[in-house]
Amino acid sequence: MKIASFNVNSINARLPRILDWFDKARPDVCVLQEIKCVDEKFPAGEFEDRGYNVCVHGQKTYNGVALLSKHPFEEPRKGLPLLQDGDDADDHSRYIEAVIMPPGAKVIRVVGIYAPNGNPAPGPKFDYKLKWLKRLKKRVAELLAYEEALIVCGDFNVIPQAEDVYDPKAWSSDALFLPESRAAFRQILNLGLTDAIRQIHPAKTLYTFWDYQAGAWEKDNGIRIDHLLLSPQAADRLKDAGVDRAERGPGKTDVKPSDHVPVWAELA
DNA sequence: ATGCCTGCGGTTCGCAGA
Repeated sequence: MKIASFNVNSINARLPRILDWFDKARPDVCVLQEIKCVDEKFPAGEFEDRGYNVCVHGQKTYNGVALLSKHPFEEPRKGLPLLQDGDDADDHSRYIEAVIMPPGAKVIRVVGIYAPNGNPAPGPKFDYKLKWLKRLKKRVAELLAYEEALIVCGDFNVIPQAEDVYDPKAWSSDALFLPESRAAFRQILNLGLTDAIRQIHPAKTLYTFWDYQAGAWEKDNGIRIDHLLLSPQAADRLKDAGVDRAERGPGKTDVKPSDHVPVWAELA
């Protein structure tokens, strides 16, 4: 079973390219981030025509996530729970979850996330990012208690290690690479998750994002911020994982690429 | 040091992204 994650930076601005990629990559399940549209504007029919069941947690202009699955799914959930009752409501669409039920094959729960960027740091946006990651940690801990196959994937907006950024010094004060962000990410990993990309490619430079500005793609000034994290039961099934780097380059049409590329994991 | 580029909403620019 192939599970992918792709921050598309607007589903509707990028649809022909995204569909081209789906026709090549043919993931069983894919979570999308930054769809930048409300549910009614999501081009569900294009994916249904390709055999996907569609679950959308949209938002006007910003954010928005979706989950596409060739197999039936159960227990869909939209939105990340608050830490405690009485906390301010979170109106950003950044979390989606479902249990994938492939007929005659093993079940897996898929969580798709779009973590807040957090810049500028320090500031309220950075506080929101750290609190959001804390909420994610709590949700993941709850799900891990089931001791079942689980994959938490998406745009974490965290550069885990210096080897995941072309110039660590240049990013040292950025919300994506600050020690607090990396610690929050590490705390989620330390619940017992395996980074699928790093498990398969331990020492490789593998970026998933290149800024549109300053020729970042041409200079390979990239960062690795899109991740696929596996519970022990899922990690035992891991066969392969990768980054579809070519999607950052020119496509068949003149539609511009996203600034992120798809990441994927193949499980038995 | 700052902006570079891109998408969106909605109007000819501001916000957000990372």
